[in-house]
Amino acid sequence: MARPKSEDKYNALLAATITVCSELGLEAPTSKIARTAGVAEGTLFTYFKTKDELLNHLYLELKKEMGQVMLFNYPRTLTLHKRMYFVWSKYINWGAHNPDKRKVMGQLSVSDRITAESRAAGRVIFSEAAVLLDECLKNSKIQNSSCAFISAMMLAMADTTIDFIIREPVEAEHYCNAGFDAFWRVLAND
Amino acid sequence: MARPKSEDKYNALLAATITVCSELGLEAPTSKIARTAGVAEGTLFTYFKTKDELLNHLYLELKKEMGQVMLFNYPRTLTLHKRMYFVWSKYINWGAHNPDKRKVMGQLSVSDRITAESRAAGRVIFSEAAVLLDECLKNSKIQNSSCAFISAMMLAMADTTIDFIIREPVEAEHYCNAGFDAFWRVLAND
Amino acid sequence: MARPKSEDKYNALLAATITVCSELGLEAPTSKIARTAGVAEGTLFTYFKTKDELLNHLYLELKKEMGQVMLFNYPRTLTLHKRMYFVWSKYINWGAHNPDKRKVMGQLSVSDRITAESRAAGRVIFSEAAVLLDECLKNSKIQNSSCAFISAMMLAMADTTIDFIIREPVEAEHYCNAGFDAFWRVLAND
Amino acid sequence: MARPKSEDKYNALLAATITVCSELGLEAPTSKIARTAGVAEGTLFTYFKTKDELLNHLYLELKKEMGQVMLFNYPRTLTLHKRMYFVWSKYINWGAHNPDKRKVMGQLSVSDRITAESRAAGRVIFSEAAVLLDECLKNSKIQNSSCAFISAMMLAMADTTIDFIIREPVEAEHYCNAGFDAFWRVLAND
DNA sequence: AATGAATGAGAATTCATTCAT
DNA sequence: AATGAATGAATTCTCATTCAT
Repeated sequence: MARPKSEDKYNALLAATITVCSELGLEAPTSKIARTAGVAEGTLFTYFKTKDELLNHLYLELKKEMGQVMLFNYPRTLTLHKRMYFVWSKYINWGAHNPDKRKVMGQLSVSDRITAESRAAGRVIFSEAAVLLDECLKNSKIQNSSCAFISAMMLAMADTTIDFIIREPVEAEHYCNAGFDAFWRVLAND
Repeated sequence: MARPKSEDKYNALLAATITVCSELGLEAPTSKIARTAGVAEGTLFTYFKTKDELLNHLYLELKKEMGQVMLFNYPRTLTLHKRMYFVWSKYINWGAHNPDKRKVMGQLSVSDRITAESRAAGRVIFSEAAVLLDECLKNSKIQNSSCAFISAMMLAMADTTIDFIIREPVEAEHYCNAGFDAFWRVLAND
Repeated sequence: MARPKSEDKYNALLAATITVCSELGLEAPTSKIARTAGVAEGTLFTYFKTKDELLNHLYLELKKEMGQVMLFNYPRTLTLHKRMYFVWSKYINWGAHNPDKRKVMGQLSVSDRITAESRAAGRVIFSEAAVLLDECLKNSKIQNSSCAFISAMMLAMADTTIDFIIREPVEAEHYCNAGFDAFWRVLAND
Repeated sequence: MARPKSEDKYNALLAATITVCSELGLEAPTSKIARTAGVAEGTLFTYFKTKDELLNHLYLELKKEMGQVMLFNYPRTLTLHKRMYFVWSKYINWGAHNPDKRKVMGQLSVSDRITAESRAAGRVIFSEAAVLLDECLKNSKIQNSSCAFISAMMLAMADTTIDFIIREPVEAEHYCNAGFDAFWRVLAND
């Protein structure tokens, strides 16, 4: 191989996309992304055939990162409540500390540029977490709604929580707990 | 000259924006919007100075419509639970039956083209509903969290509910109720 | 109509394409063509959707021009020999006096950018001349080969003749006659 | 370093250029040519300094091949008519059986990328054949036109003939003979 | 006011060529 | 010598906006 494709550049391009798109939206020019990544305009296209491919890769990378954050060091042996809180707080923290990634993720999620395949793959990445939640719920008395619905609710509530934390960072802990309590009440019907 | 001459054309342009942008995203060309509205390319710019102005107006119109839907015929005298369910179901129904508007609204909400002023104005429009919610909550034992936080949770949960209804329309009623029950549990602490 | 599309600009663009492409080949940039035509870069694309469309239109315009030149004032009543010479000399003269058009036509003829439709249409334009030739031949003793073959031979011989005239303009008349004599011998078997 | 190291690669590159350019025209990317030749993108440029050099070399190689085909086994002792027919049929056959080479040659011939030097060299290559023709003509009563003119006519007529053969391969022999008869009539004035 | 042609500043790519490996 | 990643100028085409009619 002449010069192997550099992992560094690949990552720099994804990072630059986050930086630039969080400021300018997904329509940010590829030229600016390349410049931010410190590579030539054309180089972007040796790593990603098209801008859409770049965006779809970024979508999956972010999904993966989020999945890993939520599952890393997951305390399998604790109570349902504690395990749930673990996942919740990891997600909240990631979102609160990575506002750029979160913003871009929000735009990618509603964009037409993300293909059905990418969305499916993204769901697969999260299915681990979903399975986890599934098990939690199966082993509990909770069974009022579909699992997917509960998962989606959890994400929506967590996102709302993050929004408030970003707006009022000093209240981070308060919102994190209040949000989780609310979610727990959603689960815990009797 | 917010609305020169023809109210019809103003509305046709907003409607066309919804149609076109729900399909092509916010980057849909103004020429296509104008054509869909049945006016000339240049005419769009006598109604809206720029494309961003068009988008911001649309944002506010949609916010207003949603607010009106939720508050129209609001049953002031019923129980808190019933009043809440009223608002909830109105919102759910609007979203489920106006997927285009909802899709565009989702993109506008995360877009950089919507100014801080528009967002503030949007909140004002909803503040009516918020006030309502506020009163509800004040007069109840519920006081664990800020009112804005609860409102936001409600919207997030409602949006999630609508997503599921759009995917499985036959289960509309089930999801509408299950979602509301979940939200009610969020409110009803102790 | 706001501003009608200008015939002048349309023609200026075709003329500019001839000028620029005769110098730079068909890959000449549209920006240079537009500049030469005295219009903005974008304007080219209001007259021709794509560069290929421009090229195909040019192809047909040139075919048409050539056809008209060859048939204008055609002397129906003269002898076969004289009518043939008329057509021949018109074609020769057009080519010798329009080297740019001829050069571009040569490139268009072998280019993949000219569609099958354009080629067919081009043939239709010439079919008038072909019909003419056809009649000539039918009414004569000549019948050794297909008419299309004879026509093609005539064009090829004429093109060769033009090449020599362009290289040695003072010998124009000589080559024109020598070429025609040669062609006449092709026709007049036995 | 016209041909560094591997004659194979040099030839593979020329062959690939024929294949690729017959399909995509002379603007075919060098990367595709290299890939088709089975070498790396950069390697092309160790064999040819620039793309234009590659194209000019190809032009000359094809000219040479055509010249060789026409002169190989040339029957010096036969009659003028038979020798002429020999050359004619060789050329016709080469063209009819090498449509890709012929197509590319057609594009090279009208391209600005072929330098005056290459064209001159091409003529030199053919001058052998021309000399031959010259001798033929000198020794005959034929002298009405310049020899170059006759040669050019012959080529033009042969090319036209090949066109028809490619379109109607079953009529190959018919066209080959009809074309030659026509050419012979061009020569044989009395 | 309405029209739609005209504008020209970008936009995403492409590609011949260079150069590190 | 061979490789293929890196480069950045150049290209076609788009599109918000202006402006003559």
